[in-house]
Amino acid sequence: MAVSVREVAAAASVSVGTVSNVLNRPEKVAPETVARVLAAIEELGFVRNDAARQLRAGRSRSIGLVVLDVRNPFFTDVARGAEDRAAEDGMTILLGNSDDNPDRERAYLDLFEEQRVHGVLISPRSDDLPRLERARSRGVPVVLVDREAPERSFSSVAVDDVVGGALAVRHLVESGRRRIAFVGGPSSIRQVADRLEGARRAAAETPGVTLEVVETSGTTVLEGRAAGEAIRDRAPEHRPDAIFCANDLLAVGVLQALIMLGDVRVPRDIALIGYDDIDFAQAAVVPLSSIRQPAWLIGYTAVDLLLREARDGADFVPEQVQFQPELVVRESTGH
Amino acid sequence: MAVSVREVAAAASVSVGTVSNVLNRPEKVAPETVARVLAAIEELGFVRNDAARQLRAGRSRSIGLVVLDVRNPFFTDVARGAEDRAAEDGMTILLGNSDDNPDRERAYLDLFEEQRVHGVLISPRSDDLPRLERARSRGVPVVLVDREAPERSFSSVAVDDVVGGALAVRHLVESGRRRIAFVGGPSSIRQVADRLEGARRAAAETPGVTLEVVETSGTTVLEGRAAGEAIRDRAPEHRPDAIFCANDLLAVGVLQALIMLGDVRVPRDIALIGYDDIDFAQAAVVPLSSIRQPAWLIGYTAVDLLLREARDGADFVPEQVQFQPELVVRESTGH
DNA sequence: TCTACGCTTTGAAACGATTCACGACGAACG
DNA sequence: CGTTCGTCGTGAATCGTTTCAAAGCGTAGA
Repeated sequence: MAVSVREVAAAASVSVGTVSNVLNRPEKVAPETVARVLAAIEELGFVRNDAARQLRAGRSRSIGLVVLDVRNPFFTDVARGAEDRAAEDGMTILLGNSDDNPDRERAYLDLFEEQRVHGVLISPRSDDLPRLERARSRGVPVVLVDREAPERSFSSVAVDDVVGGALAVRHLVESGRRRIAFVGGPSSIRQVADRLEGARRAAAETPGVTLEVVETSGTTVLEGRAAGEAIRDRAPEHRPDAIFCANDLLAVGVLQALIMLGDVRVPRDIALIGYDDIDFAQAAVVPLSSIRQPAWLIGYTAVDLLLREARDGADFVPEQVQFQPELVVRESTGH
Repeated sequence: MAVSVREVAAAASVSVGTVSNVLNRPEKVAPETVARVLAAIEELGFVRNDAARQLRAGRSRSIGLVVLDVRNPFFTDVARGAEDRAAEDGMTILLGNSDDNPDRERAYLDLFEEQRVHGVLISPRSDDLPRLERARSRGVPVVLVDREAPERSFSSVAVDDVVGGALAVRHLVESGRRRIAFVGGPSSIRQVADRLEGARRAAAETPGVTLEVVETSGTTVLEGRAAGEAIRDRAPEHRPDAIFCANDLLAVGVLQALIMLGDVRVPRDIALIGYDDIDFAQAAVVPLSSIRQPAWLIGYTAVDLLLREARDGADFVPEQVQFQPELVVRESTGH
């Protein structure tokens, strides 16, 4: 059924070694022989068996990537960056999404190990660092995405979320807002916690500024909408005059809730700022101010670090790359 | 470096065959031996090498899925359904997105063939059926997703888009609308063409109903927004009184464009209906009427067919499953 | 003529899990 | 006591590709 190098070799009257050379180092083979072998390949419809290749090579040509939520455009952008860098070295990205569930996260790590992936990129939900340590001790490079490792034990690519949170709130304060609400959760997600921390610090810088926390159970549009409705339904004097959301999906939800009633105007009554600057942010009903993270670049850089670690082996020193978040001002916070 | 069955066997003082049996048919092995082998596995940190397994087995335990656009929630839902069904048989989904690009589509097919996937699910962008025929002739089951095969040559899972398009327009007509615009494109995408065809037929049913086509170059929010702006900027008497969009992303974009100016109200001035009924539709500023497709079920069913085809081999008869689209009425078309 | 060298090609070994025909051992039975 | 049967365990062969030491061959220089 399946055509193997052996049959190609027979058809082209060469040895299997030569067929392999044609496939992998054609410059080492006489042009005429190359032509003959390629003809045989075409003729027989030969397709390389990747499993055998991997077995021989000892590891696969893939890199595992575990993200918190595929539905979030931020992560698909990260994935795209990773894919692009991987493609430069002829590698593939295996995408798994944990849905913020530690069990799924572990299942993907197991799967990736069985596949002998070149390495793993992960934005870990939990602090299951021992599990990651174990993977690395087996020679699988691990790079943390969008999260820094304690004690610099792992390479990581991250954006300083504390600074980002501070940027957002400082911007709101400078636009004259005083009663600020932070919408986000659960706080077990590190990114959420850090952004809140930054918000707290920025709020503390200016006397008279208050920061209220509206905790959500997740980071989707629907949860944002629920939070927004709760705020909208308050008496006007109890509403904040600005809202900082832990990500853009939440902000879109909040925006919908506020605008749908019609008596809360953005940014006039309440200013709104999100986080991630996904494509959708600028296309929202009221274009959304946001904190931009270089999503594509994060993925690209993470794979870059990973490949370097894979190449250098044991004497590789973990490296932490940190990008700076950037404020993007649009209509939702008034120009 | 890597721990193999051989070493586990040595550590547990059994043969490699027994280790394999413990892994795959524990009931055939004496309980005490099982315990000893498991202990050795734990002790040495043994992890199965999937490549070797696949090589022996002849094919991998994965199924390839090529979608047109990962950013579209409709496709991530399909993928989720596929993943769930695959997991029931201990299989994995390999996700590739073609971005509506025939080259990328082909690249993924090649990759999947090298991986010796169990089968391929694809919502083909092009009519490159010969390529798919070839794959199947090599024993790789192919199931078309969201698209029916001419001459029933392939199994497929689809929703009748012509009916769906007709449903949408009939609903608009019944709500009293007469000057209808279809927003969508490019028409090379079969789904788009079919929905338009359905719209045409429905419009023809009622005298006095006109159908205008506003062609877009893609199916994203941004392209919808551009189309919406073009319509919004017309003199009111030249605007349609209803818009049917080829999918919800486009509809969201159109909605933003119409509402942002403020002098076009939805549904009062223009009724709006989308397609797919993604989560976002009901969360839109004006909750969006839409044509629902059972995305999760489509993915689930497709894998089911695929596995059946893989099991039955050559004497499997292609099977076409067709779901019926369903009208979901919300605020954007007036209750 | 012989040696040396470069260019090509060869073919067996290796990767690691699985399979399967076969052997070892005890118990049950006649 | 000998035979049969069932339970467990064995280990060589296998999957298809890559690698690498070695060999074949023709040419140029001594």
